[in-house]
Amino acid sequence: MPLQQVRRLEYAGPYVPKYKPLPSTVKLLYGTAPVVGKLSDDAEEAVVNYGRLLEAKNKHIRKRTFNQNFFNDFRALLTPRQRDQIREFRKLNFGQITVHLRRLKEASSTPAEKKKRKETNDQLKQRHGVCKKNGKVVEELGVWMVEPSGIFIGRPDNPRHGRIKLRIRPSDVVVNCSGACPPPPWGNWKAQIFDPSQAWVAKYTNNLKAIKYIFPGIDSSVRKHSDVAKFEVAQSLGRRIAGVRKTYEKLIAMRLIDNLGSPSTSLTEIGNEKGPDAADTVGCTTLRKEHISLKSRHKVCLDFKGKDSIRLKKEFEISLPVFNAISRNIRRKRERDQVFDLIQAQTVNKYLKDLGDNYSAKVFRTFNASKTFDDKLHMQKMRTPKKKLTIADKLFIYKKANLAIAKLCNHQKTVNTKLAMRALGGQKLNRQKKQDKLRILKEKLKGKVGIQKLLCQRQISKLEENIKELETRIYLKDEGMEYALGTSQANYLDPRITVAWCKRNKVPLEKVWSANQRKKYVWANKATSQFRF
DNA sequence: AAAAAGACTTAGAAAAATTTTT
DNA sequence: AAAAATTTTTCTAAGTCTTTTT
Repeated sequence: MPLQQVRRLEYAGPYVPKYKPLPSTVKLLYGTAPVVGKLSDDAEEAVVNYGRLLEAKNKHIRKRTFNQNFFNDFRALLTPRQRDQIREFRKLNFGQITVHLRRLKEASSTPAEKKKRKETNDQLKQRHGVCKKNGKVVEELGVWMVEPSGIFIGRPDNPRHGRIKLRIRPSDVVVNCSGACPPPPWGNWKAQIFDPSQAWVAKYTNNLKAIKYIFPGIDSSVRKHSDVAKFEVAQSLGRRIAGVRKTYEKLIAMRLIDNLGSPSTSLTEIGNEKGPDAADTVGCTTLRKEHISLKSRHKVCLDFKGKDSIRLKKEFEISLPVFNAISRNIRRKRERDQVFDLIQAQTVNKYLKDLGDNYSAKVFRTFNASKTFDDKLHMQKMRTPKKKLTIADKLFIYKKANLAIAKLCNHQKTVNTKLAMRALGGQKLNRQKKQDKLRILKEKLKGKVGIQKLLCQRQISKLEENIKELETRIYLKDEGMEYALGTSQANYLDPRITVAWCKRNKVPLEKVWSANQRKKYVWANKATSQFRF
């Protein structure tokens, strides 16, 4: 499916909102005194953003470095006289600001105001949230507005949290489209280019040096195209995996990736080098001695923080050559030394490129996840001798397989344990109640005939289906409440596996995919029930 | 050759929408 | 009808991998 060449691309540019200053009566105080002179817009906005966090009781405002970072950035936005006055963070008095914010929120939370806001946003989205290719194909974009100003929060342990993200102005934005693209009245674009070889339609760099892009939406032609390509490469790896494994015998890092990526265990990321202004997380090639402990000649334990500071602590089965390679590599090293000090992510990827077909380290994740999922769904027995499986029975099987992949890839989510345990208790109670009700219904059925009997039977099967659904939820909570199933669905599982499974089992797609997922994966609909990854 | 910049994918948290329970 | 629970969508940080610059 070749991608159509884009000769014309019409786009209105992103919506870049203008700052609305606070009323002159609302002031930041320092202690009990007003701040000397007027705060600049950036400084005022930073204070308002901090006030929002205060109002929301955001937990970060209690952290030292968060406040220190905020304060440093804030002082840089002040005039010399203000800087002279404002020397201690804890003397900043946000009282008037938070009261003002509370009033604003109250005023804007009436149904009428909400409706009005939604209407204006929808209008802006219609204008700024789409692009038109070659004069006819209209595609939705990922977002219609540049990111608002705010305070950088980031993942746990990010040393930059609390830093001020300044407002994006039209002059920060480069648009990538052909034809007229007038900037907003309060500024000019940094530039307008037209390069149809790039997918992005707009980009800007914020004051924290992060490059932000606006891309076509998840269901656009470009994104679909690269999704198809991704799974094709992963399938190709699957076809050649035996030969590939043979070839990389010499490269121990590759052995590690593959061993840890084997279907029975979890998957490690490659590990690019990072600067000191990021959290201390590692991947395969940046793993340190302190993260690894050899348990026996066939067992190793890893304990480290990966992407998003998510911890992985797990034992892996390894082969003797891998054991030997690792133990040789860590023998004379200090705890903080890298296990693979001689190679980087690029070294591994360069090597993989030579093996062919656009291979890179991440293909192993895609391949392993999809392959395991496909195998699991084919392993499951779809019928019991007694009776045919219902939709709910089948969905239970599907979700179980999905959970296994989430565990395999270590896709986590934080749970409020207290709340979750309470909900779980409730569900179990609920299940008991429904089972009791079912028993009573079944008793009643015995005395019934004709249409009454039919009605009662229908009630029973509906209740049974209901109980099975509950059971699925209970299982997912019991066995993995801290795992997120959506991440593998969105990134690693070839959608054709799901389409084929649904066709084989006569389960409607909307039972397993949300509206957005169905939109994203229309290209997979052509897969037959026979499809194997 | 190494470092930095650029482009694009992947990720969990939070917000919003929807469904279920009370 | 309200509240609670659950699911879906949105948001943007944090990765991967490629390209450009030094």
